Amino acid sequence: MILQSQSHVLRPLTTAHLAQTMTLLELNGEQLRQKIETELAENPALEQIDENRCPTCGRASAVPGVCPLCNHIPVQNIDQTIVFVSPFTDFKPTDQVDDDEDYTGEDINAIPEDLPTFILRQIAPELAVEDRSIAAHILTSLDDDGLLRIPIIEIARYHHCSLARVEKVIRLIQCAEPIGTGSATPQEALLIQLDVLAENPTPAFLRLYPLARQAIIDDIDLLSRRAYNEIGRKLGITTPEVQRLATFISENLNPYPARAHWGDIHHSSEPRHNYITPDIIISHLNESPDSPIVVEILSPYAGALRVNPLFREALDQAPQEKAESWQAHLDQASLLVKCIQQRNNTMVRLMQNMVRIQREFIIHGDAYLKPITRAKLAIELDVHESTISRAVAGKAVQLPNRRIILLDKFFDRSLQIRTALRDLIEEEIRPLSDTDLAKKLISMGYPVARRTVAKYRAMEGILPARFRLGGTQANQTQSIRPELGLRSSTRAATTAVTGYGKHNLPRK
DNA sequence: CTATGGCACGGATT
DNA sequence: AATCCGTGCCATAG
Repeated sequence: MILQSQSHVLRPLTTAHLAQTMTLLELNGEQLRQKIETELAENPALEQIDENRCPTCGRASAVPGVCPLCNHIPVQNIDQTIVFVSPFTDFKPTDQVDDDEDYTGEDINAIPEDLPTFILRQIAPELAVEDRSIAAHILTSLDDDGLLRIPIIEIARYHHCSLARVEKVIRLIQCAEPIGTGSATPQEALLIQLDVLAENPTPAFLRLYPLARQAIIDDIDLLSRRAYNEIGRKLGITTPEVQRLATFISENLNPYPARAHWGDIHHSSEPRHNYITPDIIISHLNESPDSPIVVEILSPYAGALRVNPLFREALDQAPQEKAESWQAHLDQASLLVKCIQQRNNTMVRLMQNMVRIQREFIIHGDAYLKPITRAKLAIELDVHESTISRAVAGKAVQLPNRRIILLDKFFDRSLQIRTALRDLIEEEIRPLSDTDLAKKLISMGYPVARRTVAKYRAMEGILPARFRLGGTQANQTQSIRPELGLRSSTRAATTAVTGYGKHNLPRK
């Protein structure tokens, strides 16, 4: 980011300064944007300079030397990593608000209430004005999972309109991010998502598509119980193929659209929304896996921020009675600029280290996450640990594989073991008991107690051994067990509909 | 008797 | 100081 250096007018460090720095660090992109917006509106001393979009590189690929403008970006190249704060952002300026009063960029922490607005904004262009109230009605009737549990006909009756019209609106909503919202059942949501994926098919996908579709329509309950053998029989494919199918489904589809993540979920700390905008984007240069990693820290406002030089000059000729308040404005503005600068600096340093430490994780996935604590990182960065906490809190990162995760996840102590556990169970021939699993994990170098394995299993949404149907030779077991599976669902109600919607363990 | 989930305690983390 | 997390012990289901 390009910030005018105003240090010569800056007052010495004050508690106000420290307080503001910390507060800013805590804010995520959306919140910071609001903050800056109000600040800009209220403080005449603060000025936003418009920067043109980089003509050649757009933004993320703004690597030094590629285009002249990008030379301004503070870029640090730490071996294979490039970290920078992007002056170009995808945040839309708010002037294109085409909608009712209610959008001013809400606090992103206001969780489910945020979803309706989010979707409304997406569909607004295609939505007929007279259908708005219907859309609003639907969106506010969604449950926590993003499903529409009330009968459509009720909505139609309420608005005195045809069912078809309501359905049309619903279809619009379903196609908006997060896809599938507004479906009546998880099953329907899955189908919608599948069909949306079908618009952009890969060869592998085409192969799976008909099977996945049929499996979801006919055997949703079997899927949820992971009764792979039975599904295999009905679909006429082998059990391993069903496994692959199930993996595909759980990685790409989400039965509860409003709940978090695509891809692997299984994470008690993130049953949150996924429609948050990332604050940081990590990608490979040119999308090619061999290139250096580019870490882009998004600035939530276009261009750069600085203290208005005209305002500064004007201060000299300020009328007596105004002088004081003008000076206050000036101070406030330069303080803000300075603090934002500091925030960016911290974020850059943080991400540099993060990427250095977790490179394997970023590239290769969950299994490679190194357990690291905020405290350790704080020592390396030579900052107070609370600084790390603040910087990490509530921010989201987009990984090269397009998945959006919370920055918190980088500090997950057990993720590595959990994925090891998942793999173990994935490959098991016959269901292994928790004790067996614990032994295996220990021999692999993960010291865990049996009790802990059980907890991890639960977190991953994996059924207890006796309800798992192992590989092929478990067939006999399976034929005796179908109802057991059912009964288990009452007891182990923790298992989500498709087994991968995640649940918080009852914790106290 | 064995496998698992619940509760609760203590140490680590934030 | 407040929370989170791994574990041990115990009750219960199979």
